[in-house]
This record gives sequence, C-alpha cells and structure tokens, in this order.
Amino acid sequence: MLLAQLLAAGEEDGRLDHCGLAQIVERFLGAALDKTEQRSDWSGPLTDGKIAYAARDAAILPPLAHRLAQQLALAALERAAEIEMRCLPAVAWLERTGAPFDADAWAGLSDRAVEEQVRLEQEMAALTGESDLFGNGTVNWRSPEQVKTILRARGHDVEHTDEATLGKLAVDEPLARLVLKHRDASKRASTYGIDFLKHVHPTTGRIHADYLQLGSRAGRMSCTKPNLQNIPRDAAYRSCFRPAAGRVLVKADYSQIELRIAAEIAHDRRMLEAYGNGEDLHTVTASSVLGRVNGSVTKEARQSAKALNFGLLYGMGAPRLREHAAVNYGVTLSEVEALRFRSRFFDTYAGLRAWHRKQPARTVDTRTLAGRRRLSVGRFTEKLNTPVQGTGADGLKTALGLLWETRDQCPSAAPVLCVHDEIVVECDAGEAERAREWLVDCMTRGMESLLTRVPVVVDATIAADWSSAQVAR
DNA sequence: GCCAAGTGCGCC
DNA sequence: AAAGGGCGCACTTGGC
Repeated sequence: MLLAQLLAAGEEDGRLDHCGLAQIVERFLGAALDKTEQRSDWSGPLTDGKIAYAARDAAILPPLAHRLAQQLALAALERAAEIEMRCLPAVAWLERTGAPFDADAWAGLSDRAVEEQVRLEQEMAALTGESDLFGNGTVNWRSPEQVKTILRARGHDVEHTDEATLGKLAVDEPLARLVLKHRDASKRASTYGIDFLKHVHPTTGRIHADYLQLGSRAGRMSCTKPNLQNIPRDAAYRSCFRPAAGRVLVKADYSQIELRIAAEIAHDRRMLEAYGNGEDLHTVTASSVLGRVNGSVTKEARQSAKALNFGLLYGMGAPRLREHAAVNYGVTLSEVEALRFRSRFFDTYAGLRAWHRKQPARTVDTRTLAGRRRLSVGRFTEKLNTPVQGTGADGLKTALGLLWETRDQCPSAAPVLCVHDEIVVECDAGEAERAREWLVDCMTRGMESLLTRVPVVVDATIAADWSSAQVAR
C-alpha cells in the first residue's frame, strides 16, 4: 500500500488513499482480483469459496511484492521506500499508544466558546438593529452570502468576506470586528467543540487518531479522526494533552528546518554561513532586509522577517507580500516598498534567486534529498516547495523509524504526537532525561542523514503537558 | 436524506 | 515575468 502510494505520488488527486488491494493488483500486475466475498457474511463455518478467496488474497502478495520492488528500483525510489517501511511500525506504535487527554478540561473550553459565540451574536443583532433581511428574523453569521449582504447594506461593497477583507474593514466598521471574533468563537465551538470528545477512546481515555503516512503529495503525513496536527497553539487547548501523574511529555522540534533544507538544496552561501555560525536566519533577514533600530533587531522586525523568509522562499510575489504584511503584522507597505523588500531579500540570498531562476518552465517530476518523487509538477511555486517540504518529511520519518528500532533504550517511552517537524513522547517521570536524549538523538540523526552542508538543531523540553514554551536545547 | 463544490480557518 | 506550499474539519449552498 505505502509502496504503491510512493510510486503514484502526484497523480490525479495525489494519492491512492482509499484504494485497496484489488486496485493495486489491477494496476501493478494488470490482473483482476475478485473481491465479491469480501462483503459477504464471514460468521459461521468457512465455505470453500471463502477459503479460496482468502488463499488468493494471500497468494497474490509475493508476486505483487516482487513487482513493486522492480518498479521502485526503476523509479529510483528505493531509499524513499526504505524510509517509509522503517517508519511504518513507528506510526502503528504512535496510533496505538494514543495521545493522553483531559476531556473535562476540553469540555470547559468548549462551553466557553459556545457562550462567547452566543454573546457575539447578541451584540451583532443589537448593532444591526435585528434587521430581518432573511425572512426568519435571524442572521446566519457563518454564511458568507448573508454577511456580504449585510455589509453591503451598510455601505461596504465587498466581494469576499475573508479575514483579509474584513480585517481592512475592521478599522472603521465595528461589525467587521465582531464578525471576525464570531468566526474565531465559532471555530472553537465547532471544530474544537464538544463533538471533538467523540474521539476519546472509551477504555483508554486517550485519543487514537488516524495518521495517514503518505497523506500529502509532498510526502508528509496527515492526520484525521481527529486531526491532531491542527490543535490551536493557545495553551488552554494544548494543555489538555496531558499524561497522568508520574508521567511526563518530552517535546522536541526541529529548529527552522525548512529554511535549513532550502539552504542545502539551493546552495545559498549566506544561509549556509549563517547556520554554520549558529545564527538565527530570521534575525539575519531582519537585520539585512528590514534594518536595525539602535544597532539591534527588534522583536517585531524578527517576526516580520519570518513572513519574508517563508513567503519569498517559496515564490511569493510583491502584491501578496503586501497583503500578508498588512493582515498578519499590521504593517502597511506601498507597492514600491514591497518590491524593494523583495529585491533586497534576494540580494541577501542570491543563491535562492539563482535557484528560483533555474527552475524549468516545463512540467517536471520533483525529488527530495532522499529521492522521494512527486509526479507532474507544473507550478513554479510547487517546484520550489515540494523538495523542501518533502525532505523535511524524509528526515522526520527516518527519525520515527529510529525511535522504533532503538525503543529498548527507553522502555517506558512511546510517541504520542507527531506534527511535521515535532515529535512528542510520553514516559515515566523518572526516565524523562533519558527519553529526552534518546528523542533528540534519533531526530538529529534522522535529519542529518539527509543534510551535509547545514547543521541540524533540535530543541527539546520535558513538560507536564503539551503547552509550555519550547526553550531548552 | 445524501453528495459535491466552495468558503473559511486551525496547524506546520 | 510572475507565481508561498502542505493538510483536515465544519459549515453553507445548490442539486438531487
């Protein structure tokens, strides 16, 4: 399954997600596998037909494995395949262990979000004079159509009601501010509301999410039922992920990993030099692109530089840079200023500019540093991003494999969360320091197996829950 | 009642 | 010449 997905990465919808053995056999062996028995009643004694069906299912595996190995070799995907296969038991381990979770604390947050949502609806009703525009007397503030209609009635001729649009309006339209606040409360009341608790396992009390090992076209994992990779960063939410007394979490993440990988792939001298000297690239960008105040880089400037680094690295243009700066940093840039920042950025990182320029115009198959392939990439921005993001996945998956293979080093420990550049392990409090060293070592070695020109830095902390800040090294 | 597409937004 | 990328979930809308 994984290997078939690896070969298919980038096709149509990008994955062979819900495709079973029959489709894989059909595709790689060109043979039809009869699955009619699959949905029949398997209780009671096995009939000859069922036994034959089960035998056929098993017998097809050796020739299928042979064929897949052949195809992987032909496509030069052996290294990527090894990473995936060694990672697989770690993903099973992660899912089976589950994330430790405080459902009562979560329910409290959900209640607060619902209250806030109701309060905001009352405020908006008062502000708009209970306007009966939609027949039933109440406005559905989650309907972009209705929000648009009401804003237009108040003299704002908007095409969209997204955060960027409403954010601009918010300056002199209190309703826009309320709509944005309502969106936030409503998100917390729905996606992160009471229904989330249906994912708490009745006997373990933990959340055993479904990690899709090849969930993204670039090679990352995704996560569903529930998605534990988009839990709000707000400490109130993260702290609900908390083990019982006597156990602790060890959280570790890669420092600026995509920028380091980009430096390696693009051979950018300035970036490699900065990382080689143990510098922080956001600060370097702030200093050389945005300038200094009294000789030093302000916290705000470093924050803005982050946006420049991630946006411009992957091909963001000046217009969107302006938009982004306005919405996320409250920084107003003129067109000329945006263009100037952009060109100063590429003056600083000339290797990145050269890397952008050498991208072919035609559709290509991209490769990560481990050789992971994505088929038929046409967009310029995807040609830039996929190898970088995908190499991050190569390194993280290698690390997960190492954790599984060296688990005897830390018998009380098991992974409980995994979020693209972060792994969280749970263990006995008494084994925390040992677990921290083990985790940092596996993560470092996993990523270092791919990067030769740039150092890998892993930040790790021991904590009572998932919320505390990442500081120690 | 279901399905698909679109909108919006949480995270890395 | 110009072009940020990658997800999953809740909800609305429009059609059956």
